[in-house]
Amino acid sequence: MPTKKKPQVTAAPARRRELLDTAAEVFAEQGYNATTVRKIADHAGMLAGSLYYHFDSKESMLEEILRTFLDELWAGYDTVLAAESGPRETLEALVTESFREIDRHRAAVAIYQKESKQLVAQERFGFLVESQRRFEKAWLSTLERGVAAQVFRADLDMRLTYRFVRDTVWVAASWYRPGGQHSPEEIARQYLSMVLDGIAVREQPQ
Amino acid sequence: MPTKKKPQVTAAPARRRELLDTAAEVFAEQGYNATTVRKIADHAGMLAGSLYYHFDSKESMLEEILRTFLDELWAGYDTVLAAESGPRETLEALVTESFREIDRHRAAVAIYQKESKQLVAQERFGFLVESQRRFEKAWLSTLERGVAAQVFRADLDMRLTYRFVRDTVWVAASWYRPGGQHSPEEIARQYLSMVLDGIAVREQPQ
Amino acid sequence: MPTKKKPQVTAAPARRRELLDTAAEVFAEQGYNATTVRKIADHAGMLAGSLYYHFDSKESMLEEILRTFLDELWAGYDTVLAAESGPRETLEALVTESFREIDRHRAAVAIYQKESKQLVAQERFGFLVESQRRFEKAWLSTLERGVAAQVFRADLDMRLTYRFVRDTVWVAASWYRPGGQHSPEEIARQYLSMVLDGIAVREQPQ
Amino acid sequence: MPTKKKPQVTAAPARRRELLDTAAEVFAEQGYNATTVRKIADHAGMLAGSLYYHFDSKESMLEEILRTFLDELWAGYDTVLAAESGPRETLEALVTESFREIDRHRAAVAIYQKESKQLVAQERFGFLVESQRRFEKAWLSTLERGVAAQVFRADLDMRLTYRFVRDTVWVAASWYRPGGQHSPEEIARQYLSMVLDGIAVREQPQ
DNA sequence: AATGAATGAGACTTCATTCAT
DNA sequence: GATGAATGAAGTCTCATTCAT
Repeated sequence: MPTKKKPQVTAAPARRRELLDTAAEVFAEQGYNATTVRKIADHAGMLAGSLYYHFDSKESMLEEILRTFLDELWAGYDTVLAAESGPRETLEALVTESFREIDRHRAAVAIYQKESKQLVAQERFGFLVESQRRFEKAWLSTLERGVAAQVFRADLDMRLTYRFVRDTVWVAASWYRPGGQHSPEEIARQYLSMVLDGIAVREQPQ
Repeated sequence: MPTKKKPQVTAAPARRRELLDTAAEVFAEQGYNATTVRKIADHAGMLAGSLYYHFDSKESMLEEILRTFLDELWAGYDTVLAAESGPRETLEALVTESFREIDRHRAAVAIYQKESKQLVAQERFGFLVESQRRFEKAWLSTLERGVAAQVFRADLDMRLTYRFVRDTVWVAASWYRPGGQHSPEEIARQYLSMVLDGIAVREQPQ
Repeated sequence: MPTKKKPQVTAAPARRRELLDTAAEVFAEQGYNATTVRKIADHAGMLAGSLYYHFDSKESMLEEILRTFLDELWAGYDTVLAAESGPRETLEALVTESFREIDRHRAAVAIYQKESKQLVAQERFGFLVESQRRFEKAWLSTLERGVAAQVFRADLDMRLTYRFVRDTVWVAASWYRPGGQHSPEEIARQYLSMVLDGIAVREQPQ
Repeated sequence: MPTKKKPQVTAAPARRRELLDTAAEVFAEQGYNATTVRKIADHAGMLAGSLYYHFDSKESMLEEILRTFLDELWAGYDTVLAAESGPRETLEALVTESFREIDRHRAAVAIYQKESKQLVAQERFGFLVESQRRFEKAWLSTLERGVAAQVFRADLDMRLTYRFVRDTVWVAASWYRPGGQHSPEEIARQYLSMVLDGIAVREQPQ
């Protein structure tokens, strides 16, 4: 007598994942609001109503997409932070990890970038606020450690620098295409080179 | 002769401007799709239908907001480019001008950032494509002149650098609040310092 | 020979009965329209689609519930009427029998009360009209016999009296709970006492 | 700058009332759940979406119908109760007032009868519970006063009597048609005669 | 210039029902 | 006997837009 009401959480994770990937792609391409469930269903080869066998609502699809992404992101970040390397190495590892996540979850990252500002107002998406707090703390403390250790410049406004680095990395999701000519690691290397050393030619010592 | 059906272009340009500013604010805050004409009207203290005395459609409001912004942006950029300064000075002037535009047209910039990707597909917004092309040319050629003149590093992927600089600047519109503690010029100076020289401490030559 | 497509009528009548009882309970509680087959299936510990192995449709469940109830009701009424007792005894027997049916088929009675007005318009539920006709005839003729025999008052509008008695009895299904403190027979006795003698105290003849 | 958002409460009460009357008629005839907003709109000669200019939702229409009815009902009952007549006169006045309300708000009463059991579970319809409590108190205390004053029989279960009287009166809304051959007052008189004195012929004193 | 009322298209969602397994 | 997945019709509601006043 297993009065199961919602197959949403337990059953057939494979189909769910497929559908969520499809939905994420469409959300990223057209924007969440402009995406109709009919479009998602079309891409999945089914009728709009059929999606509701798998999900409670359009919004719950969005939520699951973002949660899944953030869970993976934090698994990666936590590994980096647990290593307790020096500030420069930590920064490099965070940037590299970020580009890897963009590579793996491009759609989710793009959605996050575009929609999170609106979503945080809703209780259901409170987990975004939580994540943002942890995110800021991880980056800001790394930068601060770097200033203290005299590997990062002390003459810059720390919050400005934080936003600079943060945006620089994540905005890449808007143009990045997986399978392009640069691997995530390669892009990370170039970004780091710019962020750390600047784009101006250094006056040669001597 | 003056019996026009559509007073949209002629009558009371001051009121139009007010309404467009209101609309831009709401578009920026809530997203174009999520903004109903009712919300705009609420903010303007009138009923939704009344807006149609002033504008043809919600879309035409969006178009006018973006056109006005781009017109001003290009007036500024063209002045900078016409000066034909050296590449580093040009870069600095472009960045500074950009932050000034963000200061003056924060809402329009935010809308542009968020919506342009979708809009360019529509013929009506073809002017965005045109602007993007000019934009890319202005920045890329400045960077290339800098590499040729050996003031910018030659070991970086030029397109990656372009995107880096472009995003670095414009993404600021998402968090910038006019009247904050930093003036646009001050923000520009710090950004330029990071972009040009990096955030890492330079090893002192001997 | 026994290769039937629709086992609906033959197979496992016990299970059918169980499921119909479950369905009747839910229909009575939530209303026919507001009851989804999913809810019925939940209560029965199965999935919605599985019900269609046992029944053709939600409507056919409703039909069978009502038919079963009316069949039993008429078996009881016919026994009473066949006894050809005096009008007062017949009235008492009909009321008592009615409360017994409410006791046994509370859910079906509640459904009947609430939905029959809508259902009679459908051909499939024509049997309800037929039953109502017989019902009215049985009660009305008993009342008329009582008036003729001078055991019921002659100064009342007969149809009004009919509705009064009818409603008085059947509306009880909306609040009656089997297993309560009063047996059906006890409730019948009190109702009859009120209906026959009124609730006012009689002035004692001298 | 009156940023009015909901014309629902203030403007044009006449049209609202018309539409609510139409809706009540359809709800009463077909049941709330089975009534589509399209049907209401059809009856009102407009499109389904247009109803939403006047009302927030189908449910809010139902709420307003029931509230309006109960407000009027209580205005009448309160007048009766304030008179502080003897129990028999009070009972007669309550019954008469009830039939007058049925005459004036037939549709609302029918809706109330059919739907209230489901509705009370929703917070929005909490006022129904409140009304039921007052209702029961008014009737029950009248009956109890009557028993104490020896004008009503003492040998009956008081709650059973309450339900009997209550249902007897209100169920009439299911068959009552205004403009029929009996006025509300005439129906009340006959009902009272049955309820108070019963339908059986009294044995003549002497 | 603005209001009040309505239109009509389209959105999200529900649900009875089907059917291969 | 039952499940899991899907269909397709219909329902409630939203919203840009129109227009007489």
